[in-house]
Amino acid sequence: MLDDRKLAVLRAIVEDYVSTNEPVGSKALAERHNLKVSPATIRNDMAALEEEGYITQPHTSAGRVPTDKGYRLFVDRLSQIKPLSSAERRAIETFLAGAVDLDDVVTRTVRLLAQLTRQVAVVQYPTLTRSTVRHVELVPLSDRRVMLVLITNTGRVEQRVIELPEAVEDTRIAHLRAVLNSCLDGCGLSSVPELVSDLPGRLPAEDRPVAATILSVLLETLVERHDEKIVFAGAANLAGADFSVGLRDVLEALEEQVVLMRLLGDTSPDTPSALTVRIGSENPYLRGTSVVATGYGSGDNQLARLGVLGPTRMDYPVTMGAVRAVARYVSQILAAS
Amino acid sequence: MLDDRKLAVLRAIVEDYVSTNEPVGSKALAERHNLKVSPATIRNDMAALEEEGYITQPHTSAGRVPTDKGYRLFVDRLSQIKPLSSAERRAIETFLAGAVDLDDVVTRTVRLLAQLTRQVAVVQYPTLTRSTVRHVELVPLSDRRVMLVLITNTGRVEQRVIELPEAVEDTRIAHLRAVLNSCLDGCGLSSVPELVSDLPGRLPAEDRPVAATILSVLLETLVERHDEKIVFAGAANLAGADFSVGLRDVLEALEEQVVLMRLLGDTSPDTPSALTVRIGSENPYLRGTSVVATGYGSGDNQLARLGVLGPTRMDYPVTMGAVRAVARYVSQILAAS
DNA sequence: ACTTGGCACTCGGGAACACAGAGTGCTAGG
DNA sequence: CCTAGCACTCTGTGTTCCCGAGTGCCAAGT
Repeated sequence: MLDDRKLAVLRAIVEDYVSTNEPVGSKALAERHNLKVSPATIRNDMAALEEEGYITQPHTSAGRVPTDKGYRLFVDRLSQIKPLSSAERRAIETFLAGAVDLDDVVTRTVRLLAQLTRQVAVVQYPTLTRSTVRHVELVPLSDRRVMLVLITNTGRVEQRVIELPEAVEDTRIAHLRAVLNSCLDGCGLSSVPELVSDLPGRLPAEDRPVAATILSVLLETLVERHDEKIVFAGAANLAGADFSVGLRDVLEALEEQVVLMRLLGDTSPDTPSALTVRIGSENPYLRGTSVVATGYGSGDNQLARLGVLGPTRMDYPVTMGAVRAVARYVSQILAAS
Repeated sequence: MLDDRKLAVLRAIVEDYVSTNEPVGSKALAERHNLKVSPATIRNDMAALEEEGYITQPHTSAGRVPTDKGYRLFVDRLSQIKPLSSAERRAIETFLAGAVDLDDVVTRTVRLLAQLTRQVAVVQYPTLTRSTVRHVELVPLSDRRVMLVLITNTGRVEQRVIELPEAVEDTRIAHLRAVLNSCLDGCGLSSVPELVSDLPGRLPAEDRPVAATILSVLLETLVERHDEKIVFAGAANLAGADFSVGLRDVLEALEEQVVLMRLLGDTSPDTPSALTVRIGSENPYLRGTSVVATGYGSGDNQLARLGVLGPTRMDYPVTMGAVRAVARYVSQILAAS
């Protein structure tokens, strides 16, 4: 059905269209790529490709433009992920290495990715549920208020002010802290609920109301923060590009955590570091845009996802290369800290 | 020079232009506002206003449009800040009251403000230098690494992983923590550097290298975080509006902390809660936009600034009302926590 | 001295139109 | 199966034309 030359034509169309942003005609194709055949032949192939739904013409007598299906074929079979230049690699490395804490890592990553791809970059904060508890801290603020600080192995810190049902001395708080830590240290967050359920029994009766209050807040914190935080950068790169969907819609989506999360998609458990590419209408929440995403995290413990969002007409090989490279470097950085 | 009627004409022009987004002509003015004079008279006044530079016409034979100078006069003398409806007030209150921590307060505030004004909202995180230390925590991660956690009275938490020059037992870390806390608790952050300078003298000699490492990181944290964090929301509201400057420039500015900071401007020390309005060219960093900002914070202790950014053609009375109201509510919330 | 009606003038923007250019589909011949 | 040629179909652009909104100015009115 689709012989090698037709595929070559499709590849040429995608490449030309991506770089020029104009429908590409048979004559231009014959010139720019040495396909060794005449425009007329190419026209025949184009007709076939259009028949199959890989390309389309905006209007009669204009060049052809790839369809979503065309891009899909291109990504799956016609292109190779383009590795970054060594200069870019070095730049990434030094830029990410300068990060001082988790917030900083995420911020730098998202900016880096935006700048590298000239698209909108999206980075999800490392997931709480797959982290482990490193430390629980109770800081007395007054005799009836304490601040709960939860530190995870990824360097993430959660904090919450707790109003106590009764005045409590600092020493009792200190004791509670010791108990909590001995109980929770190193545990996966998802296992916390069951671990604390039998905790009150190990405390003197007088401490139980206070402990209950604190524990309920602790659990609440874990559950609430389960909807992860997501940041983006590079919105300015949207200014030039045109989407089939309005610019306003894209900007709105970017500010909706939930939509962003869905756009990034899920990491498939068996191949966590695989690149996900969603093209145009394949993308249920924001048609007219493409998303290139991947999981990142240290080793086989995938923590979260990152990726970029751009117009369907994007340079997939380069974008995929950048996303993959950044994901690797940030994983590396996270593993080291 | 400018009698009452001319001012009334200017006010009418601003109001009409803001609501219709079209140059306003003498006839329309005479009809819509009951100025009790004929279009011809209004034309004369308009000519005078144009002579003085308050209005201008996009091209010969179109209506008039306010200039930056015209908006300035309008804001200063012709308009009154419009208070929010009680429904809006309630909405603000309940929305902000649901915040669980400082991050949440800031996030909710910026979204609220964006939605309320239909502009881009910008909120600066409370300034570190004016906060006080609530607690310093050292969490051993391994025998050569500790995590430093700094908690301020505004609920802000700073964290940093520290590599130690030598292996250190947990008990020594605990001792260090106790010393640090006894020394720093309740101090203003700006006074920390001098307080810690004589600290090593109070420690056994063997602890000094470790202490020095930790202290240098602590100081570094304080200094680095001195450039404050800023967030924005409501970029989608830019989609409709048109600026004299390109949309791309605005989006780029929004992602540049430094520019944002400058846009928000400084709080004048004597009237911290005063509204700052910068109109168009008055605004040095992003001409073609207007910024309405104010300080916020509990009581006379101004912490930071918030505001909105929009096209010069904005509804100043309403915007100013919203900014002022939100600043008050968030100050209240912060004072309570 | 200010206001008002009248009038000529100026432009921007939309409609109608023609036209060049790019690109196509088709057919006949190599 | 490829190629050359040809007629056809569009879009985008430039031109022209005209309408209407709005102005500036002047002379008359209060």
